[in-house]
Amino acid sequence: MVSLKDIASKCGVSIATVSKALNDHSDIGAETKVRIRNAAKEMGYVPNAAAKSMKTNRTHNIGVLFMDDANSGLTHDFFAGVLESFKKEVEKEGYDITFISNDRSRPGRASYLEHARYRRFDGVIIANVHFDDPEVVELVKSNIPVVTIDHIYNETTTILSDNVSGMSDLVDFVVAAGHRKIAYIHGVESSTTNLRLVTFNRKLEEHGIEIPEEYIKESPYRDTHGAYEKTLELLKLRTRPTCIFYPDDYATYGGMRAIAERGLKVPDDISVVGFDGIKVARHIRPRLTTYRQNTDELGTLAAKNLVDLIERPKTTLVQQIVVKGKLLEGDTLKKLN
Amino acid sequence: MVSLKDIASKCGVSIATVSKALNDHSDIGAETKVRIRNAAKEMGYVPNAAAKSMKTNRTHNIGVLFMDDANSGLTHDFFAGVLESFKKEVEKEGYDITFISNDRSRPGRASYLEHARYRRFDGVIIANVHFDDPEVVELVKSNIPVVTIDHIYNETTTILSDNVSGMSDLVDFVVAAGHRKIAYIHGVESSTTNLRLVTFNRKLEEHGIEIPEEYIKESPYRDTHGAYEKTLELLKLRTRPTCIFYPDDYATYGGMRAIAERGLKVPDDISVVGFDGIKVARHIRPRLTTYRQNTDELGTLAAKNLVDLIERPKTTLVQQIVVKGKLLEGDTLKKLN
DNA sequence: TATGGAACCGTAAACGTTTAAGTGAATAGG
DNA sequence: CCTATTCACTTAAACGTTTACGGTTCCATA
Repeated sequence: MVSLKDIASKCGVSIATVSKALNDHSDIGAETKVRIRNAAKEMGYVPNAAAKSMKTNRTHNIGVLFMDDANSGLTHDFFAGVLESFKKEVEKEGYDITFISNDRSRPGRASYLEHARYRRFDGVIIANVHFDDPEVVELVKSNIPVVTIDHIYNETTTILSDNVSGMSDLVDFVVAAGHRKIAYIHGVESSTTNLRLVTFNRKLEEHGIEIPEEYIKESPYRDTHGAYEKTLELLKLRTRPTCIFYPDDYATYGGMRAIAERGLKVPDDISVVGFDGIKVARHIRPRLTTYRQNTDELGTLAAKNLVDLIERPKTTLVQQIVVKGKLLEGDTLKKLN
Repeated sequence: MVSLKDIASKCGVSIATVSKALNDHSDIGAETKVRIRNAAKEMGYVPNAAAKSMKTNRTHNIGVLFMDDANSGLTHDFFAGVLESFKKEVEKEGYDITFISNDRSRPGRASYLEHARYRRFDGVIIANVHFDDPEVVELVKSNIPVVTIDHIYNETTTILSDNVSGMSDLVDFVVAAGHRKIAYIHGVESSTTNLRLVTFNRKLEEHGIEIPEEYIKESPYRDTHGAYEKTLELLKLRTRPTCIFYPDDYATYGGMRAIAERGLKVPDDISVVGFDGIKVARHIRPRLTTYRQNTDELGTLAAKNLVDLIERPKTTLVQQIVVKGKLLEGDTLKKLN
C-alpha cells in the first residue's frame, strides 16, 4: 500500500507537504500541488481511514443497531426500507455504515456501547430493538450522538412513525364503514404497541363503542402463525367480530389463512386491516387495507438529523419528529352501511 | 477515551506491559495481569480498532457490495436473506460488515476498490451487482479476498444458488403436470438470467417441446409492472400459453394481477410459477409454486469461505459451490392430465 | 539598506497500538 | 562461585496520518 511517505520521497518533498497538497491547504504552491497529485494518482494512492481517524477523531462511520431475532433482521420490510434510505442519505454526506453486532449469546462479547467505542463510530442509529434493554439504554446515555426510530428517550433525537394518527385514521375509517364489533390482535409489549393500543382504545371510546375483552389479543409482530392461532380463537367466539386489526401486514396474511380455512371470505364475511404497508402487499389480491409507513422519509430524516448532531452539535437540537404515513384503502374492508 | 497509556500510568507499568497483559501474552506475571485487567475494566477501557489495525494490518471488517437501484437494495428479499445469514456467521468469527457505497452519481467519489482500500477491508462479498461493471471487475482482480454470490469469475470463490437444477426441476415439474404451451418472462441480461434461460430452453428441447418465439419475454427482476405488461401481451396471443414462468416471485404477483384483470383464474385458466420463494409467499393464498433459494446456506457458506480466505489463504482453495434450493409446490399450477 | 511580510515548505510531535529486542533479577546447574 | 537459563518487564520503533510551529527565500516598502 502506497503511503504519503512513498509519494513524498518520489516527489522530493516532506510528508507534511504531501498531506497538505492532497488536502488542498493554502500554503502549498500551485505547481507543487499538481505534481504531488499526479504522483499520488499515478502511484494509486488511497488514504488510510484508520490513520486519519487517529488524528482527527472522526471515523465517518455510523453504527447501526437493530434486532434480528427469529422474526425480523434485515428481512424485516419496515426496517429494511428505513435502513435503505438512511444508508443512501448518509452516503451522500460521506459516511459509511457498519452494523453493531447483536449476537447476545457469545460469551465475552462486547456490549453495544463497547462495540461502538471500539469502532469509534461518529454516531449511531437505533431501531427495532428492545428499547429497555440495559445495554441499549447504556448506549443511549453515552456521549455518542444517537438517533432512535420509533422510541422516545428524552436524551435522543427520535424519528417516529405515525402510530397515533395512523391507528386513529384506521379506526375512524373502519367505524365509518359501519363496523362496531372490532377486534385487535396487537403486538407484544413495546412502546409502539402501547401507543397503538392506547389509541385504539381511546378512539373506540370516542366513537362510543364497547368491545368485549376477548376481542383484544396479543401476538408477536410478523408472526403469521401466532396471528393464525389468535384469529381462530376470535372466529370461535359466540359473537364474532366483523373486523380484525392486526399488528402488521405479515400477521394479517396469517390471519387471512385462518379465515379462509374456516370457510369464510374476506371481506364479505369478515374484514381485516393490517399495518405497515409492505411493498408486496400492493401487488397481491385482495389488496390489504392497511396503514403505510413512510420508510423513505423515516430513514432520510434519521440520517439528516444524525449527521447534524455529529457535525453541528452546538446548533442542532434534540427533537422528536413524527413522519406521517398514509392509509391505503384496499379490498379487505367491507362497508356495512 | 482511556488508552493503554492511562492504564499504564495508573498501574505503574509500561504501555507494552499493559498491551501484553490484555492480550494474554505469556511473558507477563500472573498477578500483574489481573491487576492490569481490573484497572482496565474499572477505567472502562475499550481498545481502539483504528490503532490496532495500523499495527496488525487487519481491520476485522468486511465490505459488502451490492446494487441498490430502484428495484432492489436492502429490501430485496433474496439479498436481505443472504446478507442476514452472512452477517450472523461473520459476527461469530469476530468480523463486522460495512457497506461499500454505490452511489455512482456523486462526482469525485471513490471507486469500489478505492473505498475498500480506504477502509482496509479484510475481505469483500459481492452480490446482486452488474458483474461486468469495470469497477466491479477491478475490485475482483485486486488482491483483496473476494467471495461472489451467483456469478463466476475465475479468480474468486463463488457461492451459486442453484439456477440450473432449480430451473430444471421446475420445467420437469410443469411438463409432468401436462403443460406444453409454456411461456417464460425472464429477467434482463445477467449471468443468472442466462443460466436459467439456457436451462429452460435445453429442458424444453429434452422434452421435445417447441414453443413460439412470442412465449419468451424479458422484464426486469422484481418489476411487478413490467411483468404485468408482458403478461397482458401473452394473454392476447391467439394461442395462449397454459403456464407462465416468471423471473421471481414479485414479478409473479404482477403477472397474476394482469391475469385477474382479464377475468381469468389461477390456476384453473392459466398456471404460473415463480422463482425465489420469498418468505411472505408461503402465507399468501394461493401459495405460489416456485423454487425456493436457500438464502441461509448461501450466506453462511459465503461467510465461511471468505473468512477462510482471509485467515488461511494458503490452505483454502478458490472454488465454486452450488447451494441447492427446493421446489415449493403451491396452488398455482394446474395438473392438465 | 534594512525591514516586514508573503509565499512556500519542513520539523516534529502526536494519535493508540503492537512487537522485536533488550535489560535486570532470580533461579538452576555444574 | 560462575554461568546459563528463565521470568518479568521496559525500550523504542513503527504503522499512516494531521497540524502547530519554524525556517527560508524573495520581494516590496520605507
